[in-house]
Amino acid sequence: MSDAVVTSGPIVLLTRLSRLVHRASTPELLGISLKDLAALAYLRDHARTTQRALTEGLCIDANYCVLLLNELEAAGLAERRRDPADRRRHLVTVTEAGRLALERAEQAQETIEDEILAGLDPEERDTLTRLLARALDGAVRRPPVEEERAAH
Amino acid sequence: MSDAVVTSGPIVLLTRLSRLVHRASTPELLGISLKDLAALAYLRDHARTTQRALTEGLCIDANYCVLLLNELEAAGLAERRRDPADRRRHLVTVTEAGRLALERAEQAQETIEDEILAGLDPEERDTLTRLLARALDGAVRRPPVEEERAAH
DNA sequence: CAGATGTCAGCCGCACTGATATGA
DNA sequence: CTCATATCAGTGGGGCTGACATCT
Repeated sequence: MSDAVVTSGPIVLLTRLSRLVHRASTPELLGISLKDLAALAYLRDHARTTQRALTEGLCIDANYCVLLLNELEAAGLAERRRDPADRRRHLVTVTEAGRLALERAEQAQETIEDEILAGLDPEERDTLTRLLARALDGAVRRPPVEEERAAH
Repeated sequence: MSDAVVTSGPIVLLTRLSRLVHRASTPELLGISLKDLAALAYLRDHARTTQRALTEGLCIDANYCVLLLNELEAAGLAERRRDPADRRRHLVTVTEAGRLALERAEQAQETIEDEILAGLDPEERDTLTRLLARALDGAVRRPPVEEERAAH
């Protein structure tokens, strides 16, 4: 299991690997951008999401979420509809075209995944994925902290 | 070990976590920027590096590396010196001020790490770190691929 | 001459802040 | 009135491409 000397902490390593991922995930290979892929995948797995939920689920800025959806909607990959129960909200769904684009993108992404995770065997990749998922789960439940005793 | 349903692949999860990391790693907390921290840490662990090696080690763009070092040098945290053996090269080293800033930053980073990895126990964090290191090791040795049979 | 290394200018996409509109 | 949700304009830094200088 070990081998490969660890000289840096997880944060530094994570950002490095993230750069490689972004560099490799070109729209030319995926058909769509990586952020679009992530958004569509989330929408597919969480039917009738609000934009607020999307914001938290994707760990993106709330304002940026608007721009992202503008783009997806303009491309015909997703749709916003007013929530009749609370007219402030939008319920977001993937279109059929979005589902199709997502399928293609995810298939292309497997190639990139193989490239990026070439150093890990299938079991290790699975472990990595689970650890990332649990870290995210733990980090998202815990708000940003900000100023300890600022509010009120 | 399991729990927390995995709905997405490692790439998507990695980019999400990376966003949280960047959002949390403010210069206000670290004293320096996250990229400066990463660069200084690399320089400390690899004495007399060339900029080319820095570029690959940090997984950053070669041109951006120049700007990064301009900034570090202007701040007095690192130094470039011509390699007498090959006058094209620069040998890069951390200054004492750089070492000090790095120490403080790494200490502050531990707090952020606890925040981001709150969902993982110490052993799991260690596993995550090792897996990231091995993935990086495997990915860096394998050049970007580009166009399979393009060249010549 | 070709090849390697480093520098700089220009550009673009991501993500943040702040101000505003609408509805509960 | 307040709070929540969503929108948009403006801004800034990260990271890319391309042209160029210097040295082997």
